[in-house]
Amino acid sequence: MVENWQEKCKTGNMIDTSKNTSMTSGEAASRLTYKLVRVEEDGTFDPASEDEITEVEHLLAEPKNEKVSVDAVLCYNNENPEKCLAIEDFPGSVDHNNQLKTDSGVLLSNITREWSDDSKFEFLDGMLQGVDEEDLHVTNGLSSACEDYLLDTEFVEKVPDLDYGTCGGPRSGNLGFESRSPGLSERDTGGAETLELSASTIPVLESTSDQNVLLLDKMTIQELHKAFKSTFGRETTVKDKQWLIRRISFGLQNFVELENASSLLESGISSKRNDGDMLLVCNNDSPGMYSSFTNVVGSKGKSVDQSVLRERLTGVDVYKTSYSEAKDIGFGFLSSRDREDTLATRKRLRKPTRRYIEETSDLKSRYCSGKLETPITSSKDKFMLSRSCNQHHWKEFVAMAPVCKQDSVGGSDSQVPFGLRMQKKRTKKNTSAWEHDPGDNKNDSLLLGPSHSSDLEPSPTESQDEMSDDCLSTVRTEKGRSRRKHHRLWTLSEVMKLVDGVSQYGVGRWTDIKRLLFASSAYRTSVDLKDKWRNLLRASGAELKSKREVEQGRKNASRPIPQSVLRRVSELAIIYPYPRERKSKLMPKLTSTALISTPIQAAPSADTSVSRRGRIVHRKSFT
DNA sequence: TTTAGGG
DNA sequence: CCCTAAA
Repeated sequence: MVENWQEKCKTGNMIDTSKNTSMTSGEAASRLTYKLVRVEEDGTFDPASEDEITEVEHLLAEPKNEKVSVDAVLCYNNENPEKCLAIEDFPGSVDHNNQLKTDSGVLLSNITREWSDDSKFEFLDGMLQGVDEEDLHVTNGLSSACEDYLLDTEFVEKVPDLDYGTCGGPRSGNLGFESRSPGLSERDTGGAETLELSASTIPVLESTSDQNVLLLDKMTIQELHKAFKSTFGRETTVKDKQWLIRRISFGLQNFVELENASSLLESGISSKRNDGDMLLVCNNDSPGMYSSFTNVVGSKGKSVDQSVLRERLTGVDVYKTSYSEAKDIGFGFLSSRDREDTLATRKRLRKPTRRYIEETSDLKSRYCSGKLETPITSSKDKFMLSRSCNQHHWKEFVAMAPVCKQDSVGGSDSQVPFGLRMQKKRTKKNTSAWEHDPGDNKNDSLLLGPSHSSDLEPSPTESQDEMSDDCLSTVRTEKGRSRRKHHRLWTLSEVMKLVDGVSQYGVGRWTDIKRLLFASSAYRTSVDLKDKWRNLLRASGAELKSKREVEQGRKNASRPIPQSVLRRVSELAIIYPYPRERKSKLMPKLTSTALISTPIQAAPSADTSVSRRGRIVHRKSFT
């Protein structure tokens, strides 16, 4: 069914790509409404009844209201599916009957323009395409939200006609969900330059914060309430200790992600131990083309932790419009103030960071655009992964958005379209303004001006990570001149960006990558990127070499770069063989074939790549 | 200027 | 990271 659905989504979009751009975003917003629809077996949609709407609202409400929160443990087990479809009750004691009438259908919450029944696609269109290009972020948020519902209901429903493949093993069933964003396509790079990678799944073994749980375990209800409040910025009356613990724990780990609807599926995370959760990775697709969401389910054994990728920039606004009330754990959309609280709490409770501590400290100092710092917790991994989804939007935004920045730094108060400005600076010698590294972070902050920080701010991660420059250690040389030693350790987010960049532009086009993905970070020259990539390749290669090392590395916490990333790197390494690094690794001969057989072959820079490769190879053989 | 590579 | 050769 889902596949069906998905298909329709696709088609629907393709068919109705008619840009609805006649609407202003304001108009659009005012017309945004949540609609519930029932999805029939055949994939058609029926508007939901009042009751159902109420029910969904239940989903969004907190347990204390005796309403329903879905905290389902999802697991696939062919043997006895029924048992696997466990739904954890909340203290409020959930009435199962009341919970979801999903036996008969799927509840979907979606945004759509005036709902009209003349077309199923209307629904899809509204949901996936959004009301307007400018609302893309909204759109994506919806798709993820929808996905949640889909997934959820999918499981509750015992839809056997969906082929999950052989359930049980660490196999993954996919619920492909794609949303297209026509509005963004062919933007920044020009369609031809885009490389499309099939969505890949990256398993992430993430150790959950047992410590937190333990810690919380010892707390009294009152304390837990307190913690809850500081974590989520709201009171709770829930008495159930376990629930609180779970919530808080989870919140601590994912508070950043929390603003998105997540509770429907996340349940297991804190209660299960070290289940490897399969993260869906929305791989970079061609800029703005469509985000491909692949839900991977399954992991070691039966329990499944689902982590659904979510568009970061989305959720908040979307949901706030309709469900501002629903600020609660699951669908909690923490206001920035709330998040500050969260932050504070996290700082107290979070287990000592292994690395990237520097980040934390300087994030603080660079609290420029009112953004929040990135969490540097175990969840970071997950977070980062999800981040890649936003990459494009972010990038696009940065590159294209007609946002005006106030240039007080340059002395002129001129307002120049951001994108233009960047290019200008780049082309010109005026680089100093933004290349002028250290001192004026203000400049940096301005680059990601506050203008869009409020609602559009796609990925606070970057803005934060890149914004800070305290990582630089100032070295006093004997020469008397204090000079910076550009030793700034690479943020995971940066690494991710780099990887994304490479996946898009291929190896060797570091300037492009730098310009587009690292525009906000003055440091990190193209050379740096190159170097880093080299390192990454080495790392990934080393990892592939022996698994023991991997394990150890993880245990020793000496591997700052998550395997998932490394894995991606190695995948990319095959697609875009980097000149030299990869000779001793991987089957030397297969690489060439692999290249050919790779369906993903870089469309854009194929030529240059080849020639480059050729040159390199040539050289290599001679050296 | 940018990229590849060595240090 | 830095530096440099080559393009």
